[in-house]
Amino acid sequence: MKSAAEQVTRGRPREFDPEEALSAALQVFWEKGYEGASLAELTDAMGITKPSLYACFGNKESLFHKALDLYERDKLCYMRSALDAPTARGVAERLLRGTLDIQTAGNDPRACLGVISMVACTTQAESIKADVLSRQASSHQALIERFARAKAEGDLPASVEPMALARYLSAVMQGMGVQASGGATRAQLEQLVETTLAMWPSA
Amino acid sequence: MKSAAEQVTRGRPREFDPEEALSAALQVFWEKGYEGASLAELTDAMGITKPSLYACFGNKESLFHKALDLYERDKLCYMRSALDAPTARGVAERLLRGTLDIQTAGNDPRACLGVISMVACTTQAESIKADVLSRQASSHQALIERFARAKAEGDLPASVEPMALARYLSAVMQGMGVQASGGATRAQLEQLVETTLAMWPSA
DNA sequence: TGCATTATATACCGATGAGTATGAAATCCG
DNA sequence: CGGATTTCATACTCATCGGTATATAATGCA
Repeated sequence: MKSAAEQVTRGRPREFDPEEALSAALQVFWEKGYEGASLAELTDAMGITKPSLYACFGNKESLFHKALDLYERDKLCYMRSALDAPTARGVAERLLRGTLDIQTAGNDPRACLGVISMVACTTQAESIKADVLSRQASSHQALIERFARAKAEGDLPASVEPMALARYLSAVMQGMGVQASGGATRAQLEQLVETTLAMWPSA
Repeated sequence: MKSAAEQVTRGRPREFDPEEALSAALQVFWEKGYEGASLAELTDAMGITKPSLYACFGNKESLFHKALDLYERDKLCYMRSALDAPTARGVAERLLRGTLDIQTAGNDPRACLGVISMVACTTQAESIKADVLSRQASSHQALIERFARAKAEGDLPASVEPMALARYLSAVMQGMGVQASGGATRAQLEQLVETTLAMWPSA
């Protein structure tokens, strides 16, 4: 039995792997942002022509949404596992270190794709921003609930507001992305992680 | 005696105020970013035509640098005054609240222009990024020195590294900008400021 | 071997990007 | 008034943007 992805096709077979092409597109979007990535750059990196891109992925916006799916699947999986840490501090540490790893994965550090999209998208790209926001809203909610649980378990001081703490931690991670975009070294970002953890509230 | 700005001119007098036009351009750059702001939008907001813009401000890049000058002069003056606060915590508080005020000044919150430029500029705009980076390098250095003094004065724990603390505080402010770009309300950003201050190390 | 179908490659579309050439209008100096 | 000079308004250039029309090549099916 063939997988759904390899179902029998009737016409000329496609000469590229959509997964690979999408991964290449993701790299371009990540490096240049949604509006900063041109179709010429995208098709060049993907190794396909514009008609192939449109036939396979729709249009530029639809391609970006699919790339964002891939990004979450490949890069942001640490998010879910971070919530399994036994303590709130452990959650924060896993999130910070996971963010650090993602941002320093390539040749030169760069912000999370979500941060780039949120800050950089201006004009017509309002739906892009909305997509990013809705995606991060759910994980943000999960983080709030995790901190609420930690508070109930006596793992966080009673004075701490879970929502505020989640927002604060997100801000540090986003700021780390900004600094990565600004050319900060991995060592400097590590220092930022350590400083943040040093200030983490203890029960 | 006429000021240098109103020196006797020999040809047809200019029909707009360069300061006002630059201020209008700054608003556009702030809202759209350097690459996101088109000359059509700029000239429209400035109330002048393209040839007037080029005659008075050079080109788009030079206009941006001048707008950045104005931005620092008008908006970032709180930076210097923040360093005069008696304690390191007071410095942090003034910086955080000053950042908050700037980001929530307009109709809807938005990040600091520097953050936007740093994250969003991709292609040819490398010199824009370099300009922003060099500007913030000096103020960052001043912040480090202020924290070093605070440490020497026993105002900060001996375990704190001034450079790390400065980087951390910058990250929180930058993260605040990202959240502002993402549609956070002023109340939410205030909460972020309070949370950060609550975690500030005490001597 | 045709035929329907699907993907490819090339060339193209209108819109918009930054930047400019050109001629008219408004001032100062003589 | 008559240049000299500077600004203004319109129209333009060329490159690139996202997106597409068209024709050809490669497959499965009959």
